[in-house]
Amino acid sequence: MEPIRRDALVSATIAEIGASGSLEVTVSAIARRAGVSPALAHHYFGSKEQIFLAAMRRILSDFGSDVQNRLKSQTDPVQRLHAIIAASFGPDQFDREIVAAWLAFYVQAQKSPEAARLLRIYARRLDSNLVYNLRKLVDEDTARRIAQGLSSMIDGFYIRHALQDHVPDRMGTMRLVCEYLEMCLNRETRS
Amino acid sequence: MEPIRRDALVSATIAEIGASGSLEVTVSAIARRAGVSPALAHHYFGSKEQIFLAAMRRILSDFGSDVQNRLKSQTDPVQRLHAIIAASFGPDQFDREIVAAWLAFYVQAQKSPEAARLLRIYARRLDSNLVYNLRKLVDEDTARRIAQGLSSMIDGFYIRHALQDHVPDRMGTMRLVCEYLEMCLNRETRS
DNA sequence: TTTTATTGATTGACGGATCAATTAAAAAAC
DNA sequence: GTTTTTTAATTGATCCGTCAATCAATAAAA
Repeated sequence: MEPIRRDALVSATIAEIGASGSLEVTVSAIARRAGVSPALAHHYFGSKEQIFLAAMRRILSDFGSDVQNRLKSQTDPVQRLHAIIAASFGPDQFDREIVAAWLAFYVQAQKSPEAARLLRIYARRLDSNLVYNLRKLVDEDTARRIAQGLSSMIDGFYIRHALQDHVPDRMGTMRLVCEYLEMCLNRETRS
Repeated sequence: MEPIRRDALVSATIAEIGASGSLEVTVSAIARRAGVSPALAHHYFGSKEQIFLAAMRRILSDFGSDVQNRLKSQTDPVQRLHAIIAASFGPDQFDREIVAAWLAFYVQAQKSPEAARLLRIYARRLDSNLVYNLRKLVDEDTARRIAQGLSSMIDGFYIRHALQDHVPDRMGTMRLVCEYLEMCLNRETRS
Protein backbone atom coordinates (compact mmCIF):
# COMPACT_ATOMS: atom_id res chain seq x y z
CA MET A 1 0.00 0.00 0.00
CA GLU A 2 2.70 2.42 0.98
CA PRO A 3 4.28 2.90 -2.46
CA ILE A 4 0.87 3.29 -4.05
CA ARG A 5 -0.21 5.93 -1.57
CA ARG A 6 3.06 7.79 -1.83
CA ASP A 7 2.77 7.91 -5.59
CA ALA A 8 -0.81 9.06 -5.48
CA LEU A 9 -0.02 11.74 -2.95
CA VAL A 10 2.93 13.01 -4.96
CA SER A 11 0.83 13.19 -8.11
CA ALA A 12 -1.93 14.95 -6.23
CA THR A 13 0.60 17.42 -4.87
CA ILE A 14 1.83 18.34 -8.33
CA ALA A 15 -1.69 18.65 -9.62
CA GLU A 16 -2.71 20.81 -6.70
CA ILE A 17 0.31 23.08 -7.00
CA GLY A 18 -0.38 23.39 -10.70
CA ALA A 19 -4.01 24.24 -10.08
CA SER A 20 -3.31 26.86 -7.44
CA GLY A 21 -0.11 28.14 -9.01
CA SER A 22 1.75 28.24 -5.75
CA LEU A 23 2.87 26.27 -2.75
CA GLU A 24 0.00 27.64 -0.74
CA VAL A 25 -1.67 24.31 -0.89
CA THR A 26 -3.11 22.58 2.12
CA VAL A 27 -2.31 19.04 3.05
CA SER A 28 -6.04 18.51 3.23
CA ALA A 29 -6.46 19.52 -0.39
CA ILE A 30 -3.69 17.20 -1.48
CA ALA A 31 -5.08 14.31 0.51
CA ARG A 32 -8.59 14.96 -0.79
CA ARG A 33 -7.36 14.85 -4.37
CA ALA A 34 -5.53 11.62 -3.67
CA GLY A 35 -8.66 10.20 -2.10
CA VAL A 36 -7.31 9.72 1.39
CA SER A 37 -7.46 11.51 4.71
CA PRO A 38 -5.04 14.29 5.63
CA ALA A 39 -3.77 12.18 8.49
CA LEU A 40 -2.57 9.52 6.10
CA ALA A 41 -0.43 11.99 4.22
CA HIS A 42 1.31 12.86 7.44
CA HIS A 43 1.58 9.22 8.31
CA TYR A 44 3.57 8.45 5.19
CA PHE A 45 5.53 11.64 4.74
CA GLY A 46 5.89 13.05 8.21
CA SER A 47 5.49 16.65 7.20
CA LYS A 48 4.26 18.91 4.49
CA GLU A 49 7.78 19.86 3.48
CA GLN A 50 8.64 16.22 2.88
CA ILE A 51 5.65 15.91 0.58
CA PHE A 52 6.85 18.88 -1.41
CA LEU A 53 10.37 17.54 -1.64
CA ALA A 54 9.05 14.21 -2.86
CA ALA A 55 7.08 16.00 -5.56
CA MET A 56 10.15 17.93 -6.54
CA ARG A 57 12.23 14.80 -6.77
CA ARG A 58 9.62 13.22 -8.97
CA ILE A 59 9.63 16.13 -11.40
CA LEU A 60 13.40 16.39 -11.46
CA SER A 61 13.93 12.70 -11.98
CA ASP A 62 11.26 12.51 -14.68
CA PHE A 63 13.04 15.25 -16.51
CA GLY A 64 16.39 13.57 -16.03
CA SER A 65 15.20 10.29 -17.48
CA ASP A 66 13.65 12.09 -20.39
CA VAL A 67 16.96 13.74 -21.21
CA GLN A 68 18.84 10.47 -20.94
CA ASN A 69 16.35 8.75 -23.20
CA ARG A 70 16.69 11.36 -25.86
CA LEU A 71 20.47 11.34 -25.63
CA LYS A 72 20.70 7.60 -26.00
CA SER A 73 20.02 7.66 -29.72
CA GLN A 74 22.28 10.59 -30.55
CA THR A 75 26.04 10.65 -30.94
CA ASP A 76 26.74 13.82 -32.85
CA PRO A 77 27.44 16.71 -30.43
CA VAL A 78 25.10 19.11 -32.20
CA GLN A 79 22.36 16.51 -32.27
CA ARG A 80 22.91 15.85 -28.59
CA LEU A 81 22.62 19.52 -27.79
CA HIS A 82 19.38 19.65 -29.75
CA ALA A 83 18.17 16.65 -27.81
CA ILE A 84 18.81 18.39 -24.50
CA ILE A 85 16.96 21.47 -25.66
CA ALA A 86 14.13 19.36 -27.00
CA ALA A 87 13.79 17.65 -23.64
CA SER A 88 13.35 21.00 -21.94
CA PHE A 89 10.53 21.76 -24.33
CA GLY A 90 9.03 18.32 -24.29
CA PRO A 91 5.26 18.20 -23.97
CA ASP A 92 5.54 16.85 -20.42
CA GLN A 93 7.85 19.51 -19.13
CA PHE A 94 6.03 22.31 -20.84
CA ASP A 95 2.76 21.29 -19.29
CA ARG A 96 1.28 24.24 -17.41
CA GLU A 97 0.94 22.19 -14.29
CA ILE A 98 4.60 21.23 -14.29
CA VAL A 99 5.79 24.70 -15.11
CA ALA A 100 3.79 26.12 -12.22
CA ALA A 101 5.36 23.54 -9.96
CA TRP A 102 8.85 24.49 -11.13
CA LEU A 103 8.18 28.11 -10.43
CA ALA A 104 6.86 27.30 -6.99
CA PHE A 105 9.94 25.20 -6.27
CA TYR A 106 12.20 28.04 -7.28
CA VAL A 107 10.56 30.11 -4.60
CA GLN A 108 10.67 27.29 -2.09
CA ALA A 109 14.38 26.90 -2.72
CA GLN A 110 14.98 30.30 -1.23
CA LYS A 111 14.20 29.07 2.24
CA SER A 112 14.44 25.30 2.15
CA PRO A 113 18.09 24.22 1.95
CA GLU A 114 17.05 20.78 0.80
CA ALA A 115 14.96 22.21 -2.02
CA ALA A 116 17.87 24.44 -2.98
CA ARG A 117 20.14 21.41 -3.02
CA LEU A 118 17.84 19.51 -5.35
CA LEU A 119 17.59 22.41 -7.74
CA ARG A 120 21.33 22.88 -7.74
CA ILE A 121 21.85 19.26 -8.65
CA TYR A 122 19.48 19.57 -11.59
CA ALA A 123 21.05 22.82 -12.77
CA ARG A 124 24.54 21.46 -12.49
CA ARG A 125 23.70 18.30 -14.37
CA LEU A 126 22.05 20.20 -17.17
CA ASP A 127 24.94 22.59 -17.34
CA SER A 128 27.64 19.96 -17.43
CA ASN A 129 25.68 18.10 -20.06
CA LEU A 130 25.62 21.17 -22.23
CA VAL A 131 29.23 22.09 -21.62
CA TYR A 132 30.41 18.57 -22.27
CA ASN A 133 28.90 18.53 -25.73
CA LEU A 134 29.75 22.11 -26.56
CA ARG A 135 33.30 21.40 -25.59
CA LYS A 136 33.66 19.23 -28.66
CA LEU A 137 32.86 22.18 -30.86
CA VAL A 138 34.36 25.21 -29.17
CA ASP A 139 36.90 26.07 -26.49
CA GLU A 140 36.23 25.72 -22.78
CA ASP A 141 35.45 29.33 -22.03
CA THR A 142 33.10 29.72 -24.96
CA ALA A 143 31.39 26.47 -24.09
CA ARG A 144 30.65 27.74 -20.61
CA ARG A 145 29.27 30.98 -21.90
CA ILE A 146 27.04 29.39 -24.49
CA ALA A 147 25.76 26.97 -21.90
CA GLN A 148 24.88 29.86 -19.63
CA GLY A 149 23.03 31.61 -22.41
CA LEU A 150 21.16 28.50 -23.45
CA SER A 151 19.95 27.51 -20.03
CA SER A 152 18.99 31.04 -19.13
CA MET A 153 17.00 31.34 -22.29
CA ILE A 154 15.23 28.08 -21.56
CA ASP A 155 14.39 29.12 -18.02
CA GLY A 156 13.17 32.46 -19.32
CA PHE A 157 10.81 30.87 -21.80
CA TYR A 158 9.49 28.66 -19.06
CA ILE A 159 8.56 31.62 -16.95
CA ARG A 160 6.99 33.52 -19.76
CA HIS A 161 5.04 30.47 -20.71
CA ALA A 162 3.81 30.03 -17.18
CA LEU A 163 2.53 33.56 -16.96
CA GLN A 164 1.67 35.19 -20.22
CA ASP A 165 -0.47 33.45 -22.76
CA HIS A 166 0.59 35.57 -25.65
CA VAL A 167 3.92 33.80 -26.18
CA PRO A 168 4.81 31.67 -29.17
CA ASP A 169 3.97 28.01 -29.01
CA ARG A 170 6.23 25.24 -27.81
CA MET A 171 7.85 24.58 -31.15
CA GLY A 172 8.35 28.20 -32.06
CA THR A 173 10.00 28.79 -28.74
CA MET A 174 12.26 25.82 -29.14
CA ARG A 175 13.28 26.98 -32.57
CA LEU A 176 14.40 30.29 -31.12
CA VAL A 177 16.69 28.51 -28.69
CA CYS A 178 18.11 26.31 -31.40
CA GLU A 179 18.74 29.33 -33.58
CA TYR A 180 20.62 30.92 -30.74
CA LEU A 181 22.77 27.85 -30.45
CA GLU A 182 23.49 27.85 -34.16
CA MET A 183 24.37 31.51 -34.24
CA CYS A 184 26.81 31.00 -31.40
CA LEU A 185 28.43 28.04 -33.10
CA ASN A 186 28.61 29.77 -36.46
CA ARG A 187 30.33 32.71 -34.94
CA GLU A 188 32.94 30.58 -33.24
CA THR A 189 33.67 28.08 -35.93
CA ARG A 190 34.07 30.86 -38.45
CA SER A 191 37.06 32.42 -36.74
CA MET B 1 1.99 61.27 7.80
CA GLU B 2 0.08 59.02 5.45
CA PRO B 3 2.46 59.20 2.46
CA ILE B 4 5.45 58.71 4.73
CA ARG B 5 3.96 55.65 6.37
CA ARG B 6 2.86 54.20 3.06
CA ASP B 7 6.35 54.61 1.65
CA ALA B 8 7.98 53.11 4.70
CA LEU B 9 5.60 50.16 4.68
CA VAL B 10 6.15 49.51 1.00
CA SER B 11 9.92 49.59 1.46
CA ALA B 12 9.64 47.31 4.45
CA THR B 13 7.50 44.93 2.42
CA ILE B 14 10.09 44.65 -0.33
CA ALA B 15 12.86 44.18 2.20
CA GLU B 16 10.90 41.52 4.03
CA ILE B 17 10.02 39.65 0.85
CA GLY B 18 13.64 39.81 -0.18
CA ALA B 19 14.79 38.51 3.17
CA SER B 20 12.35 35.62 3.28
CA GLY B 21 12.44 34.93 -0.43
CA SER B 22 8.71 34.52 -0.69
CA LEU B 23 5.38 36.12 -0.10
CA GLU B 24 4.96 34.21 3.12
CA VAL B 25 5.59 37.33 5.06
CA THR B 26 3.42 38.47 7.92
CA VAL B 27 1.93 41.89 8.17
CA SER B 28 3.42 42.03 11.65
CA ALA B 29 6.92 41.51 10.29
CA ILE B 30 6.43 44.23 7.70
CA ALA B 31 5.05 46.64 10.25
CA ARG B 32 7.82 45.85 12.70
CA ARG B 33 10.44 46.59 10.08
CA ALA B 34 8.71 49.84 9.27
CA GLY B 35 8.61 50.72 12.93
CA VAL B 36 4.86 50.77 13.34
CA SER B 37 2.15 48.48 14.63
CA PRO B 38 0.48 45.89 12.43
CA ALA B 39 -2.80 47.68 12.92
CA LEU B 40 -1.46 50.76 11.23
CA ALA B 41 -0.54 48.83 8.13
CA HIS B 42 -4.10 47.66 7.83
CA HIS B 43 -5.33 51.12 8.56
CA TYR B 44 -3.53 52.57 5.55
CA PHE B 45 -3.75 49.71 3.10
CA GLY B 46 -6.88 47.86 4.07
CA SER B 47 -5.49 44.43 3.42
CA LYS B 48 -2.33 42.47 2.96
CA GLU B 49 -2.93 42.04 -0.74
CA GLN B 50 -3.10 45.79 -1.20
CA ILE B 51 0.27 46.12 0.52
CA PHE B 52 1.76 43.60 -1.89
CA LEU B 53 0.26 45.32 -4.89
CA ALA B 54 1.65 48.64 -3.72
CA ALA B 55 5.09 47.08 -3.40
CA MET B 56 4.77 45.64 -6.86
CA ARG B 57 3.74 48.98 -8.31
CA ARG B 58 6.74 50.57 -6.69
CA ILE B 59 9.15 48.08 -8.22
CA LEU B 60 7.54 48.22 -11.62
CA SER B 61 7.45 51.98 -11.73
CA ASP B 62 11.02 52.31 -10.46
CA PHE B 63 12.11 50.07 -13.27
CA GLY B 64 10.03 52.02 -15.76
CA SER B 65 11.55 55.34 -14.78
CA ASP B 66 15.00 53.85 -14.94
CA VAL B 67 14.43 52.71 -18.50
CA GLN B 68 13.04 56.10 -19.52
CA ASN B 69 16.00 57.88 -17.98
CA ARG B 70 18.47 55.76 -19.82
CA LEU B 71 16.58 56.13 -23.09
CA LYS B 72 16.46 59.90 -22.86
CA SER B 73 20.09 60.33 -23.82
CA GLN B 74 20.09 57.84 -26.67
CA THR B 75 18.78 58.22 -30.18
CA ASP B 76 20.47 55.47 -32.14
CA PRO B 77 18.26 52.34 -32.18
CA VAL B 78 21.12 50.01 -31.24
CA GLN B 79 22.14 52.30 -28.41
CA ARG B 80 18.56 52.42 -27.21
CA LEU B 81 18.33 48.65 -27.23
CA HIS B 82 21.49 48.50 -25.19
CA ALA B 83 20.04 51.02 -22.80
CA ILE B 84 16.97 48.88 -22.24
CA ILE B 85 19.11 45.84 -21.60
CA ALA B 86 21.36 47.83 -19.30
CA ALA B 87 18.34 48.94 -17.29
CA SER B 88 17.34 45.33 -16.73
CA PHE B 89 20.79 44.68 -15.37
CA GLY B 90 21.08 47.90 -13.44
CA PRO B 91 22.44 47.58 -9.92
CA ASP B 92 19.03 48.37 -8.47
CA GLN B 93 17.11 45.78 -10.42
CA PHE B 94 19.70 43.12 -10.00
CA ASP B 95 19.71 43.50 -6.26
CA ARG B 96 18.97 40.16 -4.65
CA GLU B 97 16.13 41.65 -2.67
CA ILE B 98 14.41 43.00 -5.76
CA VAL B 99 14.93 39.83 -7.74
CA ALA B 100 13.39 37.80 -4.96
CA ALA B 101 10.43 40.14 -4.96
CA TRP B 102 10.01 39.76 -8.71
CA LEU B 103 10.02 36.02 -8.41
CA ALA B 104 7.47 36.16 -5.63
CA PHE B 105 5.27 38.43 -7.70
CA TYR B 106 5.41 36.03 -10.61
CA VAL B 107 3.95 33.41 -8.34
CA GLN B 108 1.41 35.81 -6.89
CA ALA B 109 0.28 36.67 -10.41
CA GLN B 110 -1.03 33.16 -10.86
CA LYS B 111 -3.88 33.76 -8.47
CA SER B 112 -4.24 37.50 -8.11
CA PRO B 113 -5.78 38.98 -11.27
CA GLU B 114 -4.62 42.43 -10.28
CA ALA B 115 -1.03 41.23 -9.88
CA ALA B 116 -1.27 39.49 -13.23
CA ARG B 117 -2.52 42.70 -14.78
CA LEU B 118 0.41 44.69 -13.42
CA LEU B 119 2.92 42.17 -14.70
CA ARG B 120 1.27 42.11 -18.09
CA ILE B 121 1.52 45.85 -18.37
CA TYR B 122 5.22 45.76 -17.57
CA ALA B 123 5.90 42.91 -19.98
CA ARG B 124 3.98 44.57 -22.76
CA ARG B 125 5.73 47.88 -22.30
CA LEU B 126 9.14 46.27 -22.31
CA ASP B 127 8.24 44.25 -25.34
CA SER B 128 6.89 47.14 -27.37
CA ASN B 129 9.93 49.17 -26.44
CA LEU B 130 12.19 46.47 -27.79
CA VAL B 131 10.13 45.84 -30.90
CA TYR B 132 9.85 49.54 -31.66
CA ASN B 133 13.60 49.96 -31.76
CA LEU B 134 14.31 46.66 -33.45
CA ARG B 135 11.79 47.58 -36.11
CA LYS B 136 14.17 50.23 -37.37
CA LEU B 137 16.77 47.58 -38.06
CA VAL B 138 14.89 44.51 -39.18
CA ASP B 139 11.46 43.50 -40.43
CA GLU B 140 8.42 43.18 -38.21
CA ASP B 141 8.44 39.44 -37.79
CA THR B 142 12.14 39.28 -37.00
CA ALA B 143 11.81 42.16 -34.57
CA ARG B 144 9.16 40.30 -32.62
CA ARG B 145 11.22 37.16 -32.48
CA ILE B 146 14.38 38.89 -31.33
CA ALA B 147 12.39 40.74 -28.69
CA GLN B 148 11.05 37.43 -27.42
CA GLY B 149 14.50 35.98 -27.25
CA LEU B 150 15.96 38.99 -25.51
CA SER B 151 13.34 39.30 -22.83
CA SER B 152 13.31 35.59 -22.16
CA MET B 153 17.05 35.60 -21.78
CA ILE B 154 16.86 38.50 -19.37
CA ASP B 155 14.19 36.82 -17.29
CA GLY B 156 16.21 33.64 -17.29
CA PHE B 157 19.31 35.36 -16.01
CA TYR B 158 17.22 36.95 -13.31
CA ILE B 159 16.06 33.61 -12.06
CA ARG B 160 19.46 32.05 -12.16
CA HIS B 161 20.86 34.99 -10.34
CA ALA B 162 18.21 34.72 -7.67
CA LEU B 163 18.96 31.09 -7.01
CA GLN B 164 22.40 29.93 -7.89
CA ASP B 165 25.42 31.83 -6.77
CA HIS B 166 27.74 30.32 -9.28
CA VAL B 167 26.58 32.49 -12.18
CA PRO B 168 28.64 35.16 -13.91
CA ASP B 169 28.46 38.65 -12.49
CA ARG B 170 26.12 41.38 -13.55
CA MET B 171 28.32 42.74 -16.31
CA GLY B 172 29.30 39.39 -17.71
CA THR B 173 25.66 38.43 -17.88
CA MET B 174 24.72 41.64 -19.58
CA ARG B 175 27.43 41.17 -22.14
CA LEU B 176 25.97 37.79 -23.05
CA VAL B 177 22.61 39.38 -23.76
CA CYS B 178 24.18 42.13 -25.83
CA GLU B 179 26.14 39.58 -27.80
CA TYR B 180 22.93 37.74 -28.51
CA LEU B 181 21.42 40.93 -29.82
CA GLU B 182 24.40 41.60 -32.04
CA MET B 183 24.46 38.11 -33.44
CA CYS B 184 20.79 38.39 -34.33
CA LEU B 185 21.30 41.73 -36.01
CA ASN B 186 24.39 40.59 -37.88
CA ARG B 187 22.57 37.65 -39.24
CA GLU B 188 19.67 39.72 -40.49
CA THR B 189 21.52 42.69 -41.89
CA ARG B 190 23.86 40.40 -43.76
CA SER B 191 21.16 38.92 -45.97
C1' DT C 1 -13.24 70.12 19.88
C1' DT C 2 -12.88 67.76 15.96
C1' DT C 3 -9.83 65.17 13.22
C1' DT C 4 -5.85 62.40 12.46
C1' DA C 5 -2.41 59.02 13.94
C1' DT C 6 -1.57 55.10 16.44
C1' DT C 7 -1.81 51.05 19.18
C1' DG C 8 -2.98 46.91 22.41
C1' DA C 9 -6.06 43.57 22.85
C1' DT C 10 -9.05 40.48 20.77
C1' DT C 11 -11.41 37.65 17.44
C1' DG C 12 -12.06 34.18 14.21
C1' DA C 13 -10.45 31.28 10.74
C1' DC C 14 -7.35 28.25 8.94
C1' DG C 15 -4.09 24.67 8.74
C1' DG C 16 -0.34 21.48 10.22
C1' DA C 17 0.41 18.06 13.25
C1' DT C 18 -0.88 14.47 16.72
C1' DC C 19 -3.24 10.65 18.75
C1' DA C 20 -6.35 7.46 20.07
C1' DA C 21 -9.52 4.53 18.04
C1' DT C 22 -11.18 1.52 14.11
C1' DT C 23 -10.96 -1.48 10.40
C1' DA C 24 -8.75 -4.71 7.59
C1' DA C 25 -5.22 -7.79 6.39
C1' DA C 26 -1.77 -11.15 7.42
C1' DA C 27 0.50 -14.40 10.27
C1' DA C 28 0.62 -17.66 13.87
C1' DA C 29 -1.24 -20.94 16.73
C1' DC C 30 -4.17 -24.54 17.65
C1' DG D 1 -9.88 -24.62 8.72
C1' DT D 2 -10.88 -21.85 12.29
C1' DT D 3 -9.57 -18.93 15.97
C1' DT D 4 -6.31 -15.81 17.91
C1' DT D 5 -2.78 -12.47 17.62
C1' DT D 6 -0.10 -9.29 15.52
C1' DT D 7 0.72 -5.85 12.28
C1' DA D 8 -0.48 -2.48 8.88
C1' DA D 9 -3.79 0.95 6.95
C1' DT D 10 -6.79 4.51 7.81
C1' DT D 11 -9.44 8.02 9.87
C1' DG D 12 -12.14 11.51 13.01
C1' DA D 13 -11.51 14.47 16.42
C1' DT D 14 -8.69 17.62 18.43
C1' DC D 15 -4.89 20.55 19.85
C1' DC D 16 -1.94 24.29 19.16
C1' DG D 17 0.06 27.91 16.78
C1' DT D 18 -0.18 31.54 13.50
C1' DC D 19 -1.97 35.34 11.35
C1' DA D 20 -5.13 38.65 8.99
C1' DA D 21 -8.39 41.60 10.34
C1' DT D 22 -11.23 44.38 13.62
C1' DC D 23 -12.25 47.57 17.22
C1' DA D 24 -12.30 50.31 20.95
C1' DA D 25 -9.27 53.28 23.28
C1' DT D 26 -5.53 56.66 23.61
C1' DA D 27 -2.37 60.25 22.22
C1' DA D 28 -1.41 64.08 19.43
C1' DA D 29 -2.44 67.83 16.18
C1' DA D 30 -5.05 71.14 14.05
